[in-house]
Formats: sequence, C-alpha cells, structure tokens
Amino acid sequence: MGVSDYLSQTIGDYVDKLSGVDNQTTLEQFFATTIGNLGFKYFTYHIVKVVGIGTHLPLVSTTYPKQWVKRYFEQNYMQLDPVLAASFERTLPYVWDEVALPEEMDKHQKDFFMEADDFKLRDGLSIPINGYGGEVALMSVVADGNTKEAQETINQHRHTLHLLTMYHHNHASSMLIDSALKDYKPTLTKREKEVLTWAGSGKTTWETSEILSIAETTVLSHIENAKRKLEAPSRTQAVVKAIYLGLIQI
Amino acid sequence: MGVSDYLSQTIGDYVDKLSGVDNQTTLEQFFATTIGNLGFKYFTYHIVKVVGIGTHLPLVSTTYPKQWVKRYFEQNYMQLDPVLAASFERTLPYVWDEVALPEEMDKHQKDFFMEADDFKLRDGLSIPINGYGGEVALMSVVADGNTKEAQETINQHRHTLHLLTMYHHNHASSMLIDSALKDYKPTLTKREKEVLTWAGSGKTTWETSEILSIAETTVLSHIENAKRKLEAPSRTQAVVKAIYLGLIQI
DNA sequence: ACTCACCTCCTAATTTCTTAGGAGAGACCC
DNA sequence: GGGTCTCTCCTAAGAAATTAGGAGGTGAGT
Repeated sequence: MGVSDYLSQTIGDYVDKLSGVDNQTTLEQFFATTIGNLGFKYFTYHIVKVVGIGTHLPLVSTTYPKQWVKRYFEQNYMQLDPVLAASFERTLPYVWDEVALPEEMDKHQKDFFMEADDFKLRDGLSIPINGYGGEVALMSVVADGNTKEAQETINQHRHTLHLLTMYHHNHASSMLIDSALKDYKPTLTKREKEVLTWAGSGKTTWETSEILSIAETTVLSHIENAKRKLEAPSRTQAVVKAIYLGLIQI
Repeated sequence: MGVSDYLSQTIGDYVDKLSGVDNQTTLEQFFATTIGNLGFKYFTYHIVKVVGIGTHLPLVSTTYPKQWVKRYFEQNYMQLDPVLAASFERTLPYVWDEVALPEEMDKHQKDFFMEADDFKLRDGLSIPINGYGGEVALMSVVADGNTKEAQETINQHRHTLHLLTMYHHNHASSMLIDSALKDYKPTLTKREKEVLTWAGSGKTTWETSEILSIAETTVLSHIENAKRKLEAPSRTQAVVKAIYLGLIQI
C-alpha cells in the first residue's frame, strides 16, 4: 500500500456507496455519517446560485439544528452571513475565521455569530463549488469539540472534505436542481433552439432564415413558439432564459 | 502527525509556492516538477470553454512533446480526440481507458491513438474543472513507465492530482483567460450595465426608463453605447455577450 | 386510422428597436 | 483650464420585432 491510504479509502468508500443513493434524505444521512467519522458535527450544503431561475429558491440540504435553521430563514440571515457572502468571491475552501473578522463586522453580524455560538456553530470550513454551467454551491461543515480540537480536525481533513464535497456535489446538485428546475424548463424543438441560438449570435430574423434556408415567417413562428414556451415577453429574454436553462449554447 | 500526510504536504507545498508565481512559464515548470515527483511525465492544461468568446481560442498550457502538439493543432485533432470530447460530459476525473474504448472508435480515432502512442502518450488521467461563471477546463496528465506501472501511479495519486489541479486552475485560469479576454472585454458604465440587465429581464426600453426614472431616449443612448462597446449588432447579442463576459448577471 | 407534435408558410397592423446625428451638465484627472 | 467620461435628453426615418390570427404537410406513436 502507498501513501494517503486513509484519504483514498474514505473517498473510495464514499464514491462506491454514493452510486446507489437515489434520494435526498439518504444522501444527507450518508454524508453526515462520513464526515462524522472525521470529527465533524453538522453540515449544510447550499446551492447558492441556481442557473436558470432569477428568483433565488433556497435549495438547502442541512443537518444543522432545526431551531437554528428556522431562525436563519425567518430572520433572513442569508443577507447578513459573512460566510455565505464569501462564497461569491472565493473558489477555494476557507475556514470561517478567515472571513468573519471581528473588526469588519457590524453589530448585527456580531449578534448573528453570538447566536450561532449558542448552537455550537463556531468553528467551520466552507467549500465553494463551481458547478456545471455556472451554478455555485457551498458546503459548510462544523467541527466538533473545543476550538483547538476543531481547528486540528479542520486542518487534518480539509483536503478529504474538499474531495468528498466534490463527489457529493456531483450527485446532489442534479438531484436538487432537477426537481427545482422541472417546472421552469420547457422542451424546445430543434428548430426553436436553432433560431434562438442565431438570435443570440446577433442575427436578425431575415439572416436566420437565410442561414437555415427557410422562410422568414417560419423563423418568426419558431421564435414565437419558443417565447411562449419560455414565458418570455421578448426575444432577448427568451435567449437569456434558454441559455440559463442549458437549452442552448452560444 | 495524522493521516494523509504525504498528500497534505504535497498540496500544502504547492499552494505555498504558488502564491509567488506570476507568469505562465514558471507556473508550467512548477506544475511539471510537482507531478514529476509523483510519477507523471507530461501534462496539458486546456481551457476548453472560454466564457465570453464565441470563437474557441486555443488556450493551452502544455509540456507534451512539441512535435506532437504541432501535429495536434495542424491536424485539428481536437475534433477527433475522445479524451477531450469526454470533458464536456463529465465533471469528475476519468482515466483515458474509460473514454477511449476501441469498439466505439472509428478508423481516424484509432490512427490518432496509434500516433499518440509513438510519443508515449498512452496512459493518462484527465480532470475536468468547472470554473467560475461557467468556463470549462481540462487537465490531462500522462503517467510514466509501462502500462502496469502507469495505472498504479494513476490510482495512487488521482486524488492528489485532483486537488493539485484545482489549485493550479485557480491560479492559471485567470492568468490565461484575462490575457485572452482583455481585447474582448470592454468597460461598461453603471447605467449601461443596468439597461442591459433589464433588457435581459425582458423589459422594453420604455419599461426600463420607468424603472430607472429616466427618459426613454436616455435608455436608448445607454443601450447604443453598450452595443458599440460590445461590438454587438443587436440588443439581444449585447446582453448575451455581457453575460458571458461577466459584466452583468440576470 | 387518428392524434399530436413538429415544421413549414402566409397576411397585416402595431410596437419596438436601430441608426445617425446633436447637445448640455457634472465629475474627475492632468 | 482643458480634456475626457458619464449621464442626461432630443429628433426622425427606416428596420426589425411583436401580436394575432390562419393553413397545409410529414412522421411517430396509439
């Protein structure tokens, strides 16, 4: 056997078992158990930016204490949380200490951290993930024990967590997003996609008709159908929506 | 000391030294040396999808034999290479064996692999990376030695490489892309971004003028300026370009 | 055989976008 | 002070997109 066996085995086991999981609850428990063995108490997996929906649905999978989760949503702490805010700027894992500097926080934020502290949510690591097509997710894990122990746990397992998170995301994101996007993602026909793609490339209706060797009115029909399916009031928004929903690529 | 020390140290060293590197050549040598110590011979880091440019510029950083790279571009092997094609479908590391199945390849592809073989590019691992905003990159590494040794090297170090690649990408992508996008990415003013954002949200010129409490003609001016800066012939393409260049978010 | 989704093409009125000018006011830098 | 950038507003003609209809043909599936 070689080096890094423990990590390899943890990841290997996780990936093996992952393939059989097909529902969110099992997935949650499974990740919780895996990181529990490494010394982590809770996790929150949060899809921050869902590609294709303007309004931000809260797509969250968490094992944080229920009471805290309730508070967090009721008080709209998303707007306050520096750990969450950092996910938009960073692309590599960061410990909470790095982004929650007392000298940079206002009173509300300090209160927020005090309250989190009551739930023993003090020392943690957050891992931003850039997903396929541009979606952004954040995995946050809370380490167990006192601060010294927690920091050690984090330092020791940050790479394992980083890898675990990527494999988890690969499985979980599609599950969460598919169910959320289902209602927003219509089926476009080949022609509808084509005319939208050319529109996104700056072509006029007439130019598109020349390119596709069909009548200008036919192109118009396809565009109108696509607009109706996408519930877009303008050609421009139809193209934007189709791009965000992964229906076309420019 | 705990578990996974070798991996942790490799990654740690890499990250530490990475911060001082500010040019592509040094970065290349640095990654080559690091993976060389793990038993890998060559690497190619390829930004497959550059967000913001319709035409695919070849953004490549490689230590493959120069002759092979020359052949690859001259013969337009990008269109043939199953390893590269797989990067569009996969989000996790894959060994070349998995995606280059003899029974699925046509004659051209088999010839391509024969030729690669002459350069000892046989056993490798490719790691797809989803970057910030939706760009896609691919890190391919070639293992040294005969097939048995190579497979062992790959299995042993796939996680290390996965992590190394992410840290490398985090540093290299901005360097490569920034220099490539420089010529394509204009500076838009606050108003220009606003009007494009509303256009992308399906608003008409008049609606946008109401929202921003300015005259309709002013909105038109801003749109026209943005179109000129983005060299977009239509409003729709201006919005699409601005999104891809990361200038606006819908 | 029938339905249904898809592709094709058409008219005509209305709205919106595009293009090509000009011009004044305020902010900032040299 | 002069130059540059940004934001603001304007006219006016022509091009393109939007809306609201209708209609015929093909192919796949029930």
